[in-house]
Amino acid sequence: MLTELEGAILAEIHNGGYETAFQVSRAFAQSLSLEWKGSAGAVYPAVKRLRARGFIAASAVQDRRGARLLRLTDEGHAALMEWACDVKAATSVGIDPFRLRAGVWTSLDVKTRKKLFAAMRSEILGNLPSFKETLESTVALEKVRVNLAIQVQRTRLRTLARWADGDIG
Amino acid sequence: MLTELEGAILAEIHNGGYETAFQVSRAFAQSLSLEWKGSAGAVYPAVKRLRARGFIAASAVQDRRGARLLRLTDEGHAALMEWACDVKAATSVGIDPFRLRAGVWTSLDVKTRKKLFAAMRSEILGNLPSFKETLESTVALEKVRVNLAIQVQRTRLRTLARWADGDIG
DNA sequence: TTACTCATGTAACAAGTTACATGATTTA
DNA sequence: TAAATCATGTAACTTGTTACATGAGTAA
Repeated sequence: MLTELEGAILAEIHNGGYETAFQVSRAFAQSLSLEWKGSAGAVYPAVKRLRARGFIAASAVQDRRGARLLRLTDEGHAALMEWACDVKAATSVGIDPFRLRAGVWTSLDVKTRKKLFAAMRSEILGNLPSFKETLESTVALEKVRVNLAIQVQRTRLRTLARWADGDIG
Repeated sequence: MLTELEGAILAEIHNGGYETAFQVSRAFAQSLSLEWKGSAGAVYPAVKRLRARGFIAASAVQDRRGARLLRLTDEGHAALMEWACDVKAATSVGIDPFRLRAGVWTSLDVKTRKKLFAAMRSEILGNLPSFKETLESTVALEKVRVNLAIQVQRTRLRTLARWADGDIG
């Protein structure tokens, strides 16, 4: 079994080919579609675990910086596929901060609620362009994820529009 | 600042009125739309933290079980509202296991991919009825969340349908 | 040479997980 | 009375966070 972060790390290496742990970490930090901070304190230990389990092999690069290029072993590839194709995990609802908060919004008075919905609408609309930019300058794996993230945001906009006049529900 | 679990706990108490920590924990464990396990090892320490910060007050019940009914203080109510109306937090994309895995599916061969998509479709269709049941037997807060969860699943079904013939993207 | 980026990693901390301990109350 | 449920909580563990330390290479 892999954690979500471990799966994402294997996916990143699988996708990017030879990468250093640093590059994996940076990819997470820069991704708009991932909620991970890509903190060194998470990525390096996770990479270490994955190496210990034989899922990642590392080859030293020819400089004195001590950089190590990572690649998937056959076992690592198999583990990635098992993780990615886990039907129950893939279809579980996940942790959605919008959904988690939405229930509370029912107890807001109409004026406050309308103001909040307008603010969220602006925020989403303001961020969509950067998602679309990413779409043009990235590879297949991330492109699919960004497209899904855009879909999520559009669905939220529609939900907010539906709630704007009248009751939530 | 509240963690997502702390926010969810305050929301549950706000919604359910007087509840014990045990009931809060069970509500999480039973919820279809939450990813929390509602484990005692998370809920009890979180309740303790929230009491220490003055967000929750507890009143002992008249039995020897030591049950304590929880309710929000004014500060707790304010903290809940601040958490629920945090625009940036509410509109962030969250951790979606479907999206996280979707990128990897691009590298699957067509046959495997089709089989996987069919399996996910069945899984989602199989679970939707229990979501709809919950919808009829629950209160406003959870109802809104379940509705959003259903929406997520329907969007996934449409995405899978779109991907079924031809390329992902 | 100064500052930034690349690169690895650890330390202290936060907050979740499972599994267990303890005991009261209710129900079969 | 035996089993299930209600109720609180802790202990060991996992895995994330921020912040820091260290040093090599690169560009102003």
